[in-house]
Order: sequence, then C-alpha cells, then structure tokens
Amino acid sequence: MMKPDAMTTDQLRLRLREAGMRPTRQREELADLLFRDGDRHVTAEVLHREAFQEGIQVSLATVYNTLHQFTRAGLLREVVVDSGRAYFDTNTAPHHHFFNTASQDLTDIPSDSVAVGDLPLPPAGTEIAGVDVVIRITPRQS
Amino acid sequence: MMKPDAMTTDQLRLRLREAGMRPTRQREELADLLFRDGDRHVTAEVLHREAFQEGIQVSLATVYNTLHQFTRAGLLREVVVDSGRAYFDTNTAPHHHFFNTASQDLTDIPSDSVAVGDLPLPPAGTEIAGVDVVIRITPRQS
DNA sequence: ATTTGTGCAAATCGTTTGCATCTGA
DNA sequence: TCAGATGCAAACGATTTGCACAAAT
Repeated sequence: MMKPDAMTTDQLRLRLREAGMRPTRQREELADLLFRDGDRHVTAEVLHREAFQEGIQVSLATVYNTLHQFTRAGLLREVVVDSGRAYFDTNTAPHHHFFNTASQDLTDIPSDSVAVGDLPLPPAGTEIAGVDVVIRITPRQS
Repeated sequence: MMKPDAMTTDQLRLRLREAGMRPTRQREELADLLFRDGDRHVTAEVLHREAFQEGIQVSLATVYNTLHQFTRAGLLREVVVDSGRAYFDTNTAPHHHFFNTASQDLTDIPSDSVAVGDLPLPPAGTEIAGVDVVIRITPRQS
C-alpha cells in the first residue's frame, strides 16, 4: 500500500538528476527514509538520529546539506514554526499546520479545512511568495 | 498625538508590578523605546543596538531577559517568522503579518483584511492556543 | 537586610563552512 | 579522471546561563 506521494527509487533518482544532484548513497538512503512512509515532518537532528538507528552512515552536516538541496529541488518544503529550529515537510503541496508547542510536534491540517479568505494587497513593490498558517495547540488542561 | 496602545510611565510601572517585575531603570527605558511610538517589531539585537544609540546602557543579556519577561507579562507578543531569530511585536491584539524575506522586515496586516474561515478541530487531547498567519513577500521582480 | 535584577563572559544550541578525502559518472 | 559529495572539526550567530556585583523594596 503506497501513499500518493511516495516515489520509487527510479523516480527519485530522476528527480535528483533533474535538480543537478548526483544520486549518492547518502542522498538515496535519506530520501528513502523521508519518502517511503508518506507525509513526514522532520528536523535535521531527528532525521540524523533516525538514520543512525537504521544503520545508515551519514554525518549531521550532510543531513543539513541534503535537506536544503531537497528543498531547493522541490522535494521538501521548509516550515517555520519555531524560532530555534527548522522543520522540513515531505508534503510540498499548499497546506497548513498544527504545531503542538508542548511536544514540538508538527502535523498537517487537511488542506480544505482552513479557508483563508481574500488576501490583503502586499505592500507596494512586493509580491506574495507564500502564505503560512500555523495553529498552535497545547495539551488540553482539564 | 498618541497611538491607542501607547502607555504612560505610570501605567507601565503598574503593569510591571502586576507581573511581579520591579520597575528598574533598564526595564523602564526599554519599555519606553518599545511603546512610545506605536507598533513595533523588534529582534533582541535590533533593540539592543537602538538602546545603545540612544545612550541607554543595557546588556544584550538583559534585553533578552526583558523581552521574555514582557512577553510573559502580556506586553509583547513573540512572532515566529524565521527559524533563526525571534521577533517581538508590541501589538498584542490578534492580527497577522507580512514578512519580507529579502529585507527581513516584519509588518502588521490590518486585522480585518484576512479572514481565516472556520478553524479545523484540533487533534484529540489538545486545544487551540493561537493562530498565526504569515504572508511571505518578496520584492517584485520587473 | 533581603530579595531581585544586571552585566559579563562562558556555555549551549542549531546550523554552516573550510578543507582534506572519497566517489560516481 | 575529476567535478562534485562527504565527513569532520572548527566557526558561527542567536540565545541562555552562572555567578559576582548592584539596585530595589
């Protein structure tokens, strides 16, 4: 059973090639981790630890490089929810997020369940590059 | 001519007291910088430099402490738009932001010009703590 | 007098970079 | 072969912290 945005190894190698990246062992293994199980939200640290646990040998610096290269290639999207660490989302389609401030957990909001109405006109000389909606959630106290 | 959310020194000292903070010289001077001219969006670095230029003597560590204490006291709101530095907004009312990714400039969006429709139900066991909308803008190319 | 705040420098955290070494085409 | 990728450690920028000193109640 395959999630809609999962990719085969071949598709992935092709995308890397198209983005001018060689399909190296590290990039393929990280890509597999990222994309094999559908939507994921990772930090560099988390991905690095996970790779280590799976026996994938890759340095933290390479994880950072790879996350940014994948982002440039359109395979990932960076999500800003914390002014202290960067999150990367394997779902590159426009959508928004819940961020649990207690657990630091980032999850997608089903794309049709938040309607942002008319956007305001951007300031003169600028244009809109993207719209991010983050709903901050906390454990319910009761 | 006074902006609606400007505060007198006395009002401010009272708010500090209510929040359990002593009105010290540094806190009063930083508060004056922050609140005397209406809405502002500052980083710790920017506020520290500005204080220095005005001859206010205060360390960067104290600026950080003060920004967080003011935030806890409800005088400021932290705005997350960059996964590398923290911005603080003197406008604590619910509203949203433009963030110019080229100039790193943060500005308010008039509160009525973005309507976020029905909010989705938060995941089980959680409740909504806040909704942030950030419209990323770039200089218009043309 | 006692508590709280401040400043400094050092520590920490996430992230980036320089450079020698390795690897894929 | 050789441009490009990796790993490591050092550099980095933002932020926090420990602790001696100063200021507020």
